[in-house]
Amino acid sequence: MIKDRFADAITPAGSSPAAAGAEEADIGAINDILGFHIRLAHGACLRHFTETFADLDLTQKQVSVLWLVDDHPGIAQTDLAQRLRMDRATTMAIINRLQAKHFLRRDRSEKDGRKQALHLQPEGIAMLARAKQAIAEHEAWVKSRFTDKEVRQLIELLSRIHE
Amino acid sequence: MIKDRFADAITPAGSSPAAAGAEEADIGAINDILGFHIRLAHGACLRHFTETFADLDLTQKQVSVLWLVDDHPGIAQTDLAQRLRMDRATTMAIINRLQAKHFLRRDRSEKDGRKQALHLQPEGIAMLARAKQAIAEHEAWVKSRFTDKEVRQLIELLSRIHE
DNA sequence: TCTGCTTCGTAGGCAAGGCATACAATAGGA
DNA sequence: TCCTATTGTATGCCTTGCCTACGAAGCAGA
Repeated sequence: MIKDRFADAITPAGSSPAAAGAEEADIGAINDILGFHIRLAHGACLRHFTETFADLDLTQKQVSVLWLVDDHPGIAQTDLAQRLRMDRATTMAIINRLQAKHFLRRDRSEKDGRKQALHLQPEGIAMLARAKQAIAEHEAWVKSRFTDKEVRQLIELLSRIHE
Repeated sequence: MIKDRFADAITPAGSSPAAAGAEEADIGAINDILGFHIRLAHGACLRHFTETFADLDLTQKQVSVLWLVDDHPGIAQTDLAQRLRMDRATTMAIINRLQAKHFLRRDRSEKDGRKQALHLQPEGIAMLARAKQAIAEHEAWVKSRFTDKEVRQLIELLSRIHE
């Protein structure tokens, strides 16, 4: 399990045959860790997303929330949190920011006094429209390295993790 | 430890008009967004990782750094940052935390006075050994839903994104 | 009806990351 | 030697994630 600790940067650790001469991206056995690749891929996506949305000044989470509120007018914060796998407190913070920008509003639910019904404001609708264009651009960047079949495959595999 | 995030599997009726037909995981067209699935999968991994490493009090990044320093004794912070796709400043913060725990030390590089050569301390070596066991556990959890072939496939696909 | 439990939103706090800027020391090339 | 690039460092800001606690509202049973 524990590798030779005197190994140099060039050492092939026995995990990757290509590591012998290829010094550049040799990160050893960590390359076999699936979670590691998920993190790196996520990081790469996040960076590109942030760049793409720099003008709009929106984060991934914020866009996701706008999108879902648009898809489900009157949705409650708890429901939103469940769909996006977020904490209630975290959801609060995001909704607060979006509300501060007048992208959406909270209405007390008529059916359940505990809930807040969320609705997009005109400014939110306009922003979402712009955001969807940016998302298309971002998605094109991600998908450019895959065939359609591979995209479907990748989504299917990833779904098994988060479902 | 008890989390209320996934408390109920059944969506409360009447929460949204769209919830009527396609109940549970209906998040609309957002389901076709590859980036969305990457984020969710990453989030699920991160949560499980954090749980698994609660006893060790280590984060993903910290483990990655320990691992890489072990694989490449004397590595510089910049090199580390490049391999993990991190900012120099971010790397600093992580190294600082690991140094505060006496897991590693900074030595001025002999070849290049600007660089810091990083080496694990005995405590770091011991911790890494424990961490690798926890990682094996965590990886088993992630991989449990895939065949070996699918794992290789998934890693290959994800690699195209972050390379 | 009253009572106790649950759910939902809210508030405050804390840690970790990510990123930007600025600065000092060192290397290396012109 | 001088100029520039690299490296580490220090600061600060923002977002996310999670925890605890609390009040308001719904709900179910005594």
